[in-house]
Amino acid sequence: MSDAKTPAKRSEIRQANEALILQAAEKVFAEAGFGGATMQVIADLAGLPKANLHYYFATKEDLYRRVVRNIFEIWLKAAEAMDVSDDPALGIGAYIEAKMALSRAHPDGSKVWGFEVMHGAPVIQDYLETTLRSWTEDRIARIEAWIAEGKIKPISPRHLLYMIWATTQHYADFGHQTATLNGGAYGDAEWQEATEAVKSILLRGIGAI
Amino acid sequence: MSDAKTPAKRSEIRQANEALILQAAEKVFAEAGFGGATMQVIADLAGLPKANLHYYFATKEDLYRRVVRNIFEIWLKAAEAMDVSDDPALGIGAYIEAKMALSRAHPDGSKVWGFEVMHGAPVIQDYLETTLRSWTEDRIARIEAWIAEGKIKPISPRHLLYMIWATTQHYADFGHQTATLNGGAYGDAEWQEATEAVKSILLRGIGAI
DNA sequence: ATTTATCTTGACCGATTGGTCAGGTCGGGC
DNA sequence: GCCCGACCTGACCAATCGGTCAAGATAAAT
Repeated sequence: MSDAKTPAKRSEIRQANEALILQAAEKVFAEAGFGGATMQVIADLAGLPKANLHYYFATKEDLYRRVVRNIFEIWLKAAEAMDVSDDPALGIGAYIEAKMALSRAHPDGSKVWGFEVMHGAPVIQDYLETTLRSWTEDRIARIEAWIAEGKIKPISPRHLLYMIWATTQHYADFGHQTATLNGGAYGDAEWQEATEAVKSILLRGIGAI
Repeated sequence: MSDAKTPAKRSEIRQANEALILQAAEKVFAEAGFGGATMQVIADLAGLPKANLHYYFATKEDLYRRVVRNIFEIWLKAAEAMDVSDDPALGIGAYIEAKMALSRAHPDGSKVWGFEVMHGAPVIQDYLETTLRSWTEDRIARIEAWIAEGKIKPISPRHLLYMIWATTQHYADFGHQTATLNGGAYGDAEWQEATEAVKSILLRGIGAI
């Protein structure tokens, strides 16, 4: 077995175990929410005794906090895709593609984010008010510039962003529903098809194509 | 006080109390999810002793089931708005308006639906496979007819529906996020603005305007 | 080899949970 | 006026939860 216990330098143990626990926690929190998740289930999934979880993460809330913040950072990094081009069709198109790829790669993370926000965002409220808010206003200004240049129609930049978030995250958060209506989980072709469909409607909707 | 105990005919007591409990349960389930909600909190919000809840609803799961099914029925009824016109701009526009109005009127219901689907839809899986599936296929056929008649562009009807669901429900499920970015909860004007923005982009996106 | 700090873990605890139940109250049919 | 079934509820229970702890194992520093 490739995952048999290797010698493991002391300094790597913490990093490896924290990653293992965070991965298990993300899945369990996504499936059951904060209240429905139990430390025991997370421990079992990680293959560690429960007491060991509390050695690395003091409380269930600390563990949850780390999971949510991890997701937020991945989220933000992908947002840079919008800056690849001065052409709105390319820039916004790249952002939609990046978000769709993230929904496929990290569906559990997207769900935990959903749980958190639905719950009133007790953990990441400060991030919403600072980081996300300034990011959003920057992009709104950028889109408004495109409108002023006549590159796209005079739509509402704010609600365009919300539509991109809503739509792309829908394929992660409501993946069970789309899979059921599809008769099975999405494959490569279906993800590609969904991405193109979303891009097509949104880009035409703002007059970028 | 208008909500003081009225004589209350025997037959109405059950109906009134069930409604009271369901209303409280919807809010608590929306705020905490199934696992995070407690019967005690629901009872307190309903102003009834906990044991009384178990008189009307045998288990927490039964109560949750009723809440989810109530939402699903409201959901389906509003879906008829799409049939108001043979003109795609009017039909789809009316559907978007109806869904946005529902997001505003029943944000808690929308959240409980979100929790349920994210959780793998254990309670309404059969509804997804039967009722929602056939409804979806009917609308896809209708949209395909519009495409065949040249009334709209040849977009993917299925993903258009997903985009409508995702976007409209986003304003309920992620209402805390949009409110935070907005600097406060949405008022009449802001809901109107959001509805118009969504309609504008989606209808132009499919070539209906 | 001994020390030291990190890591591991079974056993345990107080608190909370969903659910039960016996013993009430109360309204309406007779 | 009496009685039956619907309605109400405080007290209680077994199960499970997050979290603790003390004792042991292990790897690096001396």
